[in-house]
Amino acid sequence: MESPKPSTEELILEAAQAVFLEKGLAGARMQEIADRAGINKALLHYYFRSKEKLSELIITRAVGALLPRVLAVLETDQDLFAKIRQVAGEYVTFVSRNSFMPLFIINEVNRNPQFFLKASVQHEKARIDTFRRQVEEAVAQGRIRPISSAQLLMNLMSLVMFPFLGKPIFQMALGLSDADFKREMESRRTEVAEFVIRAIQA
Amino acid sequence: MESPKPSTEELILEAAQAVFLEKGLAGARMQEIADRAGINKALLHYYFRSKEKLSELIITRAVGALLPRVLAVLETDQDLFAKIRQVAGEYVTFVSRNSFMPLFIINEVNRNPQFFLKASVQHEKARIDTFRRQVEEAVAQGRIRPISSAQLLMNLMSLVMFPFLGKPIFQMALGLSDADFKREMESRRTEVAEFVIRAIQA
DNA sequence: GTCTATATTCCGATAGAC
DNA sequence: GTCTATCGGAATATAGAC
Repeated sequence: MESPKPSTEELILEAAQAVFLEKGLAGARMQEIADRAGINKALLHYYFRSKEKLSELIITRAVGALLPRVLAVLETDQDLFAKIRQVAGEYVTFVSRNSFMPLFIINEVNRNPQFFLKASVQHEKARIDTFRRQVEEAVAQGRIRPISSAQLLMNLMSLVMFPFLGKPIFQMALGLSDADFKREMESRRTEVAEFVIRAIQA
Repeated sequence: MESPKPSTEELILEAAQAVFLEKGLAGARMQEIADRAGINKALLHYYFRSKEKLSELIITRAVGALLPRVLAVLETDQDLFAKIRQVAGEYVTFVSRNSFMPLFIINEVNRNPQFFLKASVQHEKARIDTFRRQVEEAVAQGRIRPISSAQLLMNLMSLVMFPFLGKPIFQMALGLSDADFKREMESRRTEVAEFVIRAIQA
């Protein structure tokens, strides 16, 4: 056993994350968070003064959980193609267990863009630049076809992230059950990388 | 001149669309819609009984404006590569003038997926199937590399749609001003198609 | 059709007992 | 720390005059 009975604070944070991610910031209700945590509203405000403060915590947690996971791979000293293969795998694995997170983050980032200009995220820029230089080098050496590093990065991120955001659309459009969709995502874990590599290899 | 003075109803719908798309369903305020339409709340309820009913209208309008635009290309009798080239162009052009729409639709579709199972969208499935058969034929004839039509469709849609959703992230990560970003999107209008085509051509 | 004024509901936040 | 009860404001919705 490894359940050292979660503290009330942890219960709240877990409940808050679930509700904020499902309903969005504006749609989330303090009452529902309290209910899911098994406490009442008053206690919620005792721990975290306001909905505003609580939501800031959750946003920071969510961004901190998702972005570094995708970006960490970018600055390792691996071969370019190996990196591309690993990013897809990492991301798909993580999102399969946190299905609401991509949409939540995309929303918050769009509604409050300057939140990104500071703090932890700025630090990630170094990792990105490492990757971009690697791409530009490969292009200069003729190892891959000419492509701007910005465009390649956008392509890779798009292929990895979007299918989870558009899940209901794709399920409808392609006639996929939940199980079918899961299978398609599984196969994307490798197919995305191969798709990108074929597009860029000289 | 071609401004036959918009009716109050049109003014409301236009204002409602703007507010809902910017703030999201839960975040939108009837007061703000009334203000932007140049009327008051009471009149809003006179035309559309409730926020609920008004929002349903806006959702239907938005979905009807965006999805057919992307899908229309899929069932023409064009060459496969030509279709791919055209989808990217169509979409980028439209979204440039309706920048909040993709995020809004993605949100609504995720919060209320069964909204899609009925009505107009079901009809689009024929177009999609036309495209899928065309892909499968090309694979069978060895004209393109083996790829499932589902994966190819996801890839194309992802590359076309996601950069607009992730705009703030990309601007931060790549150090792009608004003008820079616009330029990158312009060049994607052709680059996305070439990227996809290189990835699949035999 | 359009307005002002008001009712009603909902929700975040606080007071105060235990 | 945790609860019950309640306040105060905000947002949706309606009443009723013009």
